[in-house]
Amino acid sequence: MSSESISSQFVIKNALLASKLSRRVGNHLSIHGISLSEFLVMHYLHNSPHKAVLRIELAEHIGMSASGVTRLIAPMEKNHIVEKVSNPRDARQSLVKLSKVGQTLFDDANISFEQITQDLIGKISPAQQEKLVDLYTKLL
Amino acid sequence: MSSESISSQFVIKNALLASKLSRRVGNHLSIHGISLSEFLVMHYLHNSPHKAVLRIELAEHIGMSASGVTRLIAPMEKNHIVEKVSNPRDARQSLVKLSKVGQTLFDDANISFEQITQDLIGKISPAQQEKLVDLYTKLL
DNA sequence: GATATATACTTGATTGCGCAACTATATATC
DNA sequence: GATATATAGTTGCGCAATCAAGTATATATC
Repeated sequence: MSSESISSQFVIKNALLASKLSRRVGNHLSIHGISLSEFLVMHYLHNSPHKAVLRIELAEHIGMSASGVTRLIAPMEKNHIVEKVSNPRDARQSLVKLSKVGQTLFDDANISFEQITQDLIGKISPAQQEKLVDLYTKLL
Repeated sequence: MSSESISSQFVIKNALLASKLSRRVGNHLSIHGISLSEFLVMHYLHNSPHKAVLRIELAEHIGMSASGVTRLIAPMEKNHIVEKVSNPRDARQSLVKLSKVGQTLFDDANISFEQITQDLIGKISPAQQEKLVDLYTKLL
């Protein structure tokens, strides 16, 4: 066991934890018929003040490429979870918006999400969680 | 912006940070011709006391499925980065071991890895990093 | 006002990885 | 010692996401 920098350990364990958490959370969300990525989209749209968001902005905020967002959104649109909104001022843009159906679905899924995340990280105190979130924000 | 539990925020930001970090780190490792997953394999083998490790154990520790490991290891074996070692006591097992070539490759890659991780998370103090690693260990 | 560059998004091809099913071997039970 | 169950690993199939290239529109420069 050779000596290893703390930053290396941090990155490795962070990756490991994220893969574990996303797998677990994904399993639970599948009950609602959605993936974690889809949930993240809904979550971002839900918390976004204007409710209609550029695909590129969405991509950036959920950590995906633009093309990934295109393919992720397509079936959600088909299932009327999100709606396409166009911007008359700029024909290149096609904004994404949570539909009524999508809002309801999100509200349901979010209950599961809060439960499972609580189960998964309940071992550490809310105060510590708070600190971690602050540090994450610094690093993002 | 509705109220949201701290555990939800934690899981979301954790996922986001991990995807950002792994993308950046992956880009840098590609200079050495390896992926982050391959680096994680080498890293685990390097730090493993017996140097020869069960594929299943490897899978668990790097957060992948057994089949994922099979497909990840195959080309590494072809490129003589790792070697297959069989266990005479149990014919089902085929252990994985870092080769001499692999060890050298790892040493090189690890220098880059430590640099890039330092760059990426240098914003937070080593003491805080230490704490985070401890918390991660609790959650894993 | 034509040309060049930048932006928003989509599409084709490819990759990485998981799940389920399978093979092979080992262990436990009767 | 035969049968059942568990474990280690591989393979077929499919999905999700990426990159690179393409389309369409907007903006900046001459």
